[in-house]
Amino acid sequence: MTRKSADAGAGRSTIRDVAARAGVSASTVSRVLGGTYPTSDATRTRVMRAVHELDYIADARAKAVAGVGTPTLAFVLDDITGPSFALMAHGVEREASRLGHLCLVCSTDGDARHELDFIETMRAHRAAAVILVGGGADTPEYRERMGRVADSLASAGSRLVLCGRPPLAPGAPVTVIEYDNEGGAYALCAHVLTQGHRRILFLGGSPDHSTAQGRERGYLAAHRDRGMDPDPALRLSGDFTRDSGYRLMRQALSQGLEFTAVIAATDMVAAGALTAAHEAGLDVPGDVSLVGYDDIPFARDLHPALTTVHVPYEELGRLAVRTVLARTPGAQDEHLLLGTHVVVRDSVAPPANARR
Amino acid sequence: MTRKSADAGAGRSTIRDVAARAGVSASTVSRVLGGTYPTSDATRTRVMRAVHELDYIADARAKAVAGVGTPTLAFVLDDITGPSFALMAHGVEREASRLGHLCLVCSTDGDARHELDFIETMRAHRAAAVILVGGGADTPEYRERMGRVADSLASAGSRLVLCGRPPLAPGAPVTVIEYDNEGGAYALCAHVLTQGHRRILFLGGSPDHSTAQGRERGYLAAHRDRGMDPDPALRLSGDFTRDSGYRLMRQALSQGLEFTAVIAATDMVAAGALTAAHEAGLDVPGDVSLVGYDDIPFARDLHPALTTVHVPYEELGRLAVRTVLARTPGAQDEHLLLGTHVVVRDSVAPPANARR
DNA sequence: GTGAAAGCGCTAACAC
DNA sequence: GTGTTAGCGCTTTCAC
Repeated sequence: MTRKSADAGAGRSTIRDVAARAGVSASTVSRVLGGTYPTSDATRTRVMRAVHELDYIADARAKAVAGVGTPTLAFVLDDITGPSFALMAHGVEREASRLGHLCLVCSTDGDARHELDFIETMRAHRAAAVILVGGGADTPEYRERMGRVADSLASAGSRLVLCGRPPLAPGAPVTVIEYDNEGGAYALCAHVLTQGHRRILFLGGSPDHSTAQGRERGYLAAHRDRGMDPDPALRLSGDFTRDSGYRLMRQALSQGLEFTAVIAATDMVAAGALTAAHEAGLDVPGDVSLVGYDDIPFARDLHPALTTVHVPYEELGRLAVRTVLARTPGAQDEHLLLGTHVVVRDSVAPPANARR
Repeated sequence: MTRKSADAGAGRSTIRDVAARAGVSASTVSRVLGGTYPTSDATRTRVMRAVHELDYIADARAKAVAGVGTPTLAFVLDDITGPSFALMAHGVEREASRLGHLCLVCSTDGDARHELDFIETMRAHRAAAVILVGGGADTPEYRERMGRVADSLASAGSRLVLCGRPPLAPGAPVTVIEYDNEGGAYALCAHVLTQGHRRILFLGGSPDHSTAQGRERGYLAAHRDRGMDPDPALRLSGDFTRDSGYRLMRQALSQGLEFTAVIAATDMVAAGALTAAHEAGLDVPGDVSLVGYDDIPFARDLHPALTTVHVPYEELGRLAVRTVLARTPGAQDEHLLLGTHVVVRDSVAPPANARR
């Protein structure tokens, strides 16, 4: 019973083990398993029996090297824990799976270095595409580095996809699936202004984060198009977490900042801000109006239900995958821009002075 | 200039292309890239120049076949969109990355067939471990199938990990990292009972879902240990979404079910239930008390802030990875059980009649 | 139909 | 130090 190769149950067996046990050659095993070549019923039966007895399954990595691997797709995000990231990730994963691709993930916690390393690893794995999910830093150096990464990926037959992030320099080999970040913020802010508010606090994210910037631009533009110039003291920055919203709102309140409405950069931020307002004894929207951004499922359950802007996050993820996988190598660079819309609920009212 | 192999920028280049360009053999390239063997400065320089010019990076799949690949870890979950799933996923991903492993994901949307297929694919990829994240079906057939999968994985040198899911049959080769699901529900229900409530509505999940079952068992046990037998009409089942909570609560209210408190199987369910209660003009906790389960970040921002049970989800994910990767092949089967605790906030008060 | 042999891209043991 | 050769596990010509 002393054999070189493994018996059932003892370690991974190879195609040669199966061949030996079935009394055929490795090529024959490959053929019956592949199912693309004709094989006699008798051998097929014997081979399959050996396969089952050994619980054999072909090594996917070896198949990949031989040129018949399962295609793989990678996606990178800041932190899967954020509801909007999770929605996009879900869209990506579902669509990739539907199209027969495996999904590799990496969360970076905002560390650009880590992000770059991962992309390089994905290039080594010959991933069909690398999808950057959600906004990111938007400094010139960052864009430039990403441009190089995109080239590098492209020349290896892969492709960089920006999902929910603005394009790089024109001509860079990237596929971008964005939503109208600024437009949504513009409409949202316009809605608040229309109610009569004039001093609107903006609870933003990190100053060099593309999403934060886009939303702030919308806030600014909505004011300027109405001939207003919002007080810079009214723009606070933090990050996109619930805790940031809570902290910023408390700070604004304790500093005695004057405002009648607040625009939070995300629904999570709005949630924290709302709690801070409640704790300060403020009624929303009676004493202060509040809006968010993202329309996460929870937004309806805040009290008052949050007015916010809806972003088709899951669709964004799906589209990113579908677009890049449908791409014909030499094709034009894709750039899709999905629309957003504000969903009005109960967290905005005219300012108190206007009601008196 | 007509050469068989690719020049810079044209498709993926191999180690042989680099070797040719540097005027050395492939092994030498391998050696300077590996950095484990001594090489002369001159050749190293030339090789590295060729590597950069070609933007070469070694094929990770080929390395894997040759036995020096990056280890990979797979995780499977129902739907990354659920906050508790996302937390566990984050823990898994962070720890895997810290330990130098790549992460493959798959979401199943509760489809057992899809789950099984994916696990098989992971076996083919020689994943170091396959982590099932979050609860799942808990029928005898399912357990049996999973037992077979666990054996199959084990004999291939991989390992099945259950993270936030109860063990299979004793002796099955699985690593399980659970939390005290039932204990948490018991404590939570005890807390509500202690306030004087006697008719407590339970908004559960799918009847054969392990998590739903555990929580319901806790609810039941807390009653029985006090000599009570809760009215079966008070136990509703749905799923773990916000919408389910909303729907179930509306239904309970419109049916005229009598209860003074509600235990929602998850915080998401509680959020939906809370909104339904508000819409029905009920004050929480004045008219009805409400508690959740999971302690997701949002729980604090509901109004009233939600009393719930805290589960160390992220730690659960981290531990699952750490435990399985630290495992010595012949070792005892691990089974960790993490504690939970109820966090009291503002959503529970004594029943109205007790206050009168 | 089936086996032998070559090849995928890489690493490592063995020469010189 | 560096080239040659064999080998990882698989697929796919090319013969017979």
